Amino acid sequence: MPETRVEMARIDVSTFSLKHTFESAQPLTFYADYSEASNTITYPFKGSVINIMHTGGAEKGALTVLGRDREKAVAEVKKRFRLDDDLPKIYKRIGTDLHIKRAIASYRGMRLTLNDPWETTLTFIISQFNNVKRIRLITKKIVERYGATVFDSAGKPIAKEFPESRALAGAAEKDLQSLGSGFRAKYIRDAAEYCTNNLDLYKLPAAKYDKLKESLMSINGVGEKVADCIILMGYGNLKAFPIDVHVKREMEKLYFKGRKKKLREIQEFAERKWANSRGYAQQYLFHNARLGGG
DNA sequence: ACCCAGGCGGGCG
DNA sequence: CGCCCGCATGGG
Repeated sequence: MPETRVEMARIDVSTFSLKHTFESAQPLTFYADYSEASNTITYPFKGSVINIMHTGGAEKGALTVLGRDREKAVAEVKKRFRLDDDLPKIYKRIGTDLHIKRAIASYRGMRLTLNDPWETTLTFIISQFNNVKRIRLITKKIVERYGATVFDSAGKPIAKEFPESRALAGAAEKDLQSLGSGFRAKYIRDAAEYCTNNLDLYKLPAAKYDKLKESLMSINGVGEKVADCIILMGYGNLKAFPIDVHVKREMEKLYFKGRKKKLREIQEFAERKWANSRGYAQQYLFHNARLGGG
């Protein structure tokens, strides 16, 4: 066995909070391990494990990255945490009123993440009619049960990878159900089979919002909201504005005098207000509504 | 005990 | 079309 050692890299970051990002209920955060004490996140990556420690403050700080291959690890971290996003500039664009400015102030440095499309599809199928704690629980169980084992340089198993759709395509519904997925078991199995045999998620262009959404919604168990989550966090298209119960309530309260509004109206309002950066606005509204109590 | 959770598909009017 | 309902499960 070739000797593998762990390489280290350092990346300077500004306007970045690993804590807020981890707590913001995005695909990576459903199965990664995070330590608040050391401000460190650990997750499987291409047959190995990546470990990221964030030091310094939210304005200026640094990431210490441990991985098997220094360059690949750095590229992964930059891509995954969207480090090329100019967050102050995005804040200017979406900080159009006091409500959202307050959310930004509370969670400054929270990043959207860019996740694997299949990973995003599966986790957000699990998310429907569910809560974050249980999404984590179910996702971790599926990774543990169906993911390929990751070994360290001594040949010792240290983690499981996120399972590809192929690994789940043949899964029995009752096995998936026994992991706590409940009525979503059929959706998970159908989606895994469909994305393995009929729809190549890796060939869908991220920029074509309408076409992408139509393709994703052809998956059983994927509707408007889940499709928007996949477009936003699996393809990185900021035109997606997923409206879940929190965002709906929050926007009705903040922008519609507490009146019930249809999804269409909220959708159009967001598009007018935040244009092509609305995906970021959504993440701050969601996080603030979920944790900040509105 | 009751209510809710990052909704969806199916059925009905 | 739009609306309404049931849905598994665990935590508050």
